[in-house]
Amino acid sequence: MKSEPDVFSIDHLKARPRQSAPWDGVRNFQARNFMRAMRRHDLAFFYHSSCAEPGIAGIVEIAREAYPDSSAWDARSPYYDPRSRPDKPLWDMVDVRYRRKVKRPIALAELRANPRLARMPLLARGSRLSIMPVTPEQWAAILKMESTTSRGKK
DNA sequence: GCCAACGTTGGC
DNA sequence: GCCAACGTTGGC
Repeated sequence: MKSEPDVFSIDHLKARPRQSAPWDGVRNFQARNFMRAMRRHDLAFFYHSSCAEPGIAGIVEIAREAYPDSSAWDARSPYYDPRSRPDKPLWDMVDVRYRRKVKRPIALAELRANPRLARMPLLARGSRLSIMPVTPEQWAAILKMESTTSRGKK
């Protein structure tokens, strides 16, 4: 799950009451559909995008499954979308709960260098998808990277 | 239903 | 700040 840390970072989430927050503002159908497929207690990587050091910053847990994103019908919200109405919601969000930060940030460049992750949509050319599935193999490969130094070869 | 124009994303 | 790549929109 991608977020711009200037707007909402893993530290923001950690500082929240109950360390949980709605993941609002998703305005892309593919990303929305992936959110709808999430189940309570699923884990997700929290990815920092559009920043000095893009990469994986932490791990969150899905605390509540998809429900209507009310920011879509709030005219003052930057995520306002008049096509969505309370009686006919178009966009959904999930609640995420802070689990932990990764032991060290795992930079995008490092993810790219790992052949096990070659098929991740994140790394596809020109990919802009903000929510995407991670296979168990990819999940394990990333956790392994966390425990290795970025300088060490394997 | 095509597809050009547009606005957005996001790495650099 | 630039700009490539993308998803969406809307005219036809």
